[in-house]
Amino acid sequence: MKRTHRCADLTAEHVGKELVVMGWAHKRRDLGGVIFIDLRDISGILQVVFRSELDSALHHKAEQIRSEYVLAVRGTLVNRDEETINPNLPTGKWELVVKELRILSRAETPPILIEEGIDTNEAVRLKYRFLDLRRPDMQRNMILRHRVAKIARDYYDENGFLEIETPVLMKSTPEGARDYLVPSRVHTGKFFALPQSPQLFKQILMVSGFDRYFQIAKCFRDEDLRADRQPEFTQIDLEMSFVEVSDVIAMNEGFIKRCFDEVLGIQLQTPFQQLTYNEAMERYGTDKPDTRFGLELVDLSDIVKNSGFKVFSDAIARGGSVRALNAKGCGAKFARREIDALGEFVKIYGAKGMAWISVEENSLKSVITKFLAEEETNRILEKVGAEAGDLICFVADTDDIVFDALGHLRLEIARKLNLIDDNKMNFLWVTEFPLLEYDGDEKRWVAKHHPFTSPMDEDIDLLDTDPGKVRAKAYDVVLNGVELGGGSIRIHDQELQRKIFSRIGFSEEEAKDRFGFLLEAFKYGTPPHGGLAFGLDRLIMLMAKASSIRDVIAFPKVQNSSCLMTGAPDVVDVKQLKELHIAIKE
RNA sequence: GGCCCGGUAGUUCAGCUGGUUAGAACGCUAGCCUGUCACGCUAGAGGCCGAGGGUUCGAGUCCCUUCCGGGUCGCCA
Repeated sequence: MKRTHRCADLTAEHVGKELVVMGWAHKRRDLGGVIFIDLRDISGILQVVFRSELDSALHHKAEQIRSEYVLAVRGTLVNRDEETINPNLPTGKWELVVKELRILSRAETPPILIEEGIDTNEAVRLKYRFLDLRRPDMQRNMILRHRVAKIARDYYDENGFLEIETPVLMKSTPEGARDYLVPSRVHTGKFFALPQSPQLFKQILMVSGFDRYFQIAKCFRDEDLRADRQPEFTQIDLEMSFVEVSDVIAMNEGFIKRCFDEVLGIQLQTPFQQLTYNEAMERYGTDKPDTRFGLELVDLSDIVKNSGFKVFSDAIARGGSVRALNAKGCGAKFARREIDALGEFVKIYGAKGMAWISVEENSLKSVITKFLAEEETNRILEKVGAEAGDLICFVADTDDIVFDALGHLRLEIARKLNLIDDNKMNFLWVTEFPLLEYDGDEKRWVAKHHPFTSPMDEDIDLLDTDPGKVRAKAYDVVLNGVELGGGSIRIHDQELQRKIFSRIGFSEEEAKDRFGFLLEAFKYGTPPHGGLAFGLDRLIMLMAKASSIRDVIAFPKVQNSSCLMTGAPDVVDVKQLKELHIAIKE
């Protein structure tokens, strides 16, 4: 028997025809003289029927069928009687009256239900991933992922990009995430690193004259996992020559727009909103703001800098700030216990606590108002737009902590109040990131993005006088509070590159040792260039409305970076270790 | 590395202040059933209560340790 159709790839025109379909026995309904099997393949489900009155031998054979048996059936597609049509099934108007059945494979009872939206523990699903991936929602996610990858290839190809592969075995580079290392058999004591991204190679490709490069690239970072972070993940990586920030942004908005249009039927408005880094921090306390709701931060430092309330004035005297957000209606809504829980919540982010004022009809409930001058209180209430029923939440500390604490508190309150509209798709670009940030542990400036990121022309002079103020030609694209991708215009001037290296404490020798090949390449005529990389997994996660990146990766790893299906990583043969000149220290 | 949540039939869960033989639903098995599609009815099988130690006359329940899964802080140029 040869398959002629997929189970659900049928139309009214197939009625009356003889066809052969193959798939898994999804559900069996044995009524005695008649047996219905829902046959499932990647396309969907088709009901097939065995009736003893038509062929008792065949009916008898069908009695053996159990869940997840793989079947081949030949039969005639017929219209169902009006009253037996199943409106819940795309193929519900028809059924296949079987003439021939082959059991291609028997199956043990599966440990998980092969159904949409099961609530089975994820560990069980991952151990039996081959069964989990049979479920329609997982198959939809994989199909969605394929379609986005296909659009990426089409879109960038149409815009003159070339897909070029870069090595997976490469040189370890300092800074950034921890590398995955691969020992060299040939070179005793030496190691390859798996790429954290193809960054250096794509810049070299620009030097080589490949104008526009793109790649769907596997990247590796040996860091702890999160719901949206895996040790190996996929980037849509690209680089362009002879461009400025606005060119890169426009090109990639085009890609996103096309994905949402073709895959989800959602028309996005372009250009996307743009926020500078500073504005994003001031208003939302984060460089990846979720703008689906308001609840913006308010800076109260000016009002309370000379306040008698030392918690506030001291924070400002030490160079920090006092900021607040107005949780509309929460004063009336939240019990004291819930407010205290918010105070505990901000401590996660390093805040020492959360001051608050609950605004009542004709009074204020708070433990801090007695330390504030009446005029200060009034100006605060006015600035945050307080009305009866509101809860004003304050954090006073260094800017870093205030932003972090209030930025997360803003999300927490939005979740509690159900302020987030799941149907919104709020894209935005965050631009003008700081070029450098100070590393307190290492006591030096480090690159925030990477050391090849170009500073903004007008800020170059600040490199010597006020490095923290230098803005970069860097940009992130953010969707609903998730960083989807980012990139920058790179430095193509050798002098400037040298200056940046020295600014971040790289000696000439170190720079040469680590990035010598790139610096060498830059000597021979380097086009201005810049690029961007999207996190493909995160993009798919949001498009699929999945809650974890694991739901859009066929074979993901769990929190301790292992694979529950294969058992990787695992010990290896002593012989293998010996060849690699590696001894395991107990 | 820190903090929080969870681990009881194949699956999802219940199991009170410690007290007889650890339950339910779904799934599974068998029998019956000719229009079901959450098929129905009847019967049945199925448990190292994650593991180890402790307290107790007695532990699924309390304590300690440990393993596993999830979330998160640190980390993630």
